[in-house]
Amino acid sequence: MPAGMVNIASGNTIAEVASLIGDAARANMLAALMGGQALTAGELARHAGVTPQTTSGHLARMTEARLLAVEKQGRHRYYRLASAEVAQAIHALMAVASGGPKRHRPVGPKDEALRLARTCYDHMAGRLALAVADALVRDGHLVLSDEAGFVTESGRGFFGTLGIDVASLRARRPLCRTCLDWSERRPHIAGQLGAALLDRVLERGWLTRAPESRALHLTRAGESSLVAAFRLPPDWRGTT
Amino acid sequence: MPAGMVNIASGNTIAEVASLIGDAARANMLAALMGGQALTAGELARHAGVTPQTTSGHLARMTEARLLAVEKQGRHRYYRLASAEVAQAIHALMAVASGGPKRHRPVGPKDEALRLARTCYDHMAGRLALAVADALVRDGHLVLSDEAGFVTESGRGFFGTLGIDVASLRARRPLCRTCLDWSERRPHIAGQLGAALLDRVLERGWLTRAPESRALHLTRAGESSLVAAFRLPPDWRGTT
DNA sequence: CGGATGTTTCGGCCGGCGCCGAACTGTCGG
DNA sequence: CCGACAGTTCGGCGCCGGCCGAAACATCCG
Repeated sequence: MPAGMVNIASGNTIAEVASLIGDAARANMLAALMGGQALTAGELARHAGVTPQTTSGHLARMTEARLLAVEKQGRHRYYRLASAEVAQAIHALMAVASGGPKRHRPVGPKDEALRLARTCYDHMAGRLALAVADALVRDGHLVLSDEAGFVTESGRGFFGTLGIDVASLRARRPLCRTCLDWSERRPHIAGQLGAALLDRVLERGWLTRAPESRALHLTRAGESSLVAAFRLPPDWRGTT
Repeated sequence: MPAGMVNIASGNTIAEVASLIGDAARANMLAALMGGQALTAGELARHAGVTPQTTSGHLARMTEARLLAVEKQGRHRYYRLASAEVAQAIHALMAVASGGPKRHRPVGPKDEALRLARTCYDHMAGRLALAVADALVRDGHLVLSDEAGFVTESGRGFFGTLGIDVASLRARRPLCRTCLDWSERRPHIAGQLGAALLDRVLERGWLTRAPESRALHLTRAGESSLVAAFRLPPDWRGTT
């Protein structure tokens, strides 16, 4: 696009979008942003392993193509994924990249925390998220298929007690998608409902975000609260 | 990857995959293959607008990266998308590329046939597919959300009469995803069930594939059969 | 077997883009 | 104000990779 022109129609082609994601440095930044938090340019530079100048160029291009959104805050610039569509595209690419019926290669124990509980864009993932999903299904609050979930009548009431008004969520995004993540090959709760759940749980301090990572830290009091609220089985950590 | 090495672990990175899709010529080939039919190298060359030599190189790379699968047949080589994951990734990229809450720009009337009925990877799309989905929901055979669908008890029986055994489909892929396509912004039936439906309908000659295009041609007898089988309303063509 | 057609391999050209060093802009602190 | 820090812009280097022409290989057909 010639200098000075503005991408008025937001008319990207599929190749332009994919080509933006198709660079190691940019892909690393996007993967880091899949944690759901907005990150500064500097943090993204470290994630990508390139200098700040280079990063700045990448971020500008991705922002112009509407892959990222930026918010100025003092001398920092916070970048985040521009939309759930972008997150989903990256997710789909991850699924292709890891190679279909991937053999579960043993990952180092250092991401044990990640396997236990982490964010995935705007919702929870990891064993905790699976345990929550399982318990909700067991108690008849949710029906899950491979790609989505339905909230039942009883679920409507249950989520209401958590302060989540299911009816008001149906607005723009899918209510309850499921999301197959890399560590466990089973679906967990994403979509609007997944985002709302993460919100509530963070709000109540049951989980806290780890700095500079997608990991979620389970507080001591949080664990018992979660077990009680969702009626998790005592052995939920081993529910692989 | 150095020459002579084999990609044993199928360990692609997200950037490698995206970078393969992120070339105009290759993206055009992939888009053509989203129609679900296997195409020859020559046909793909024409779709991409490059010479056969260039095409050959592209196809080799995409095949090695497991984006495509190839089948020799005489002096032709038929290429198809290697998996539903690949189709979904391309689909997700299309959603990002067309720019979120895209304004419905009026497309030329020449793809009126496409808007009426076409294939989308392995299932039907277009107004006909919407009418079918609507009718199935109306009759209580299916419950649709934004991302997936559930077959009801009555639906199990209904699909049985079409020769589709719902229970046997649940094998590997999602039973019934929904798929938001570009022409109408509403979900239609994809996944295993969508593929099975397209199969049956082609098998019975209600629709026929147009050569070299994703369009599906509605035969005269096929229309009345479809209307009868799915109890489509008389004005289904205008169900935008 | 020889010619036509589909596809691949090889070699070389060339443009685009990712990278960094250096220098500039903007913001916060004292 | 003036340094420190975050981020961007500019310029130039280097290389990867897409493109095609020429030629080889493969397959079908008469």
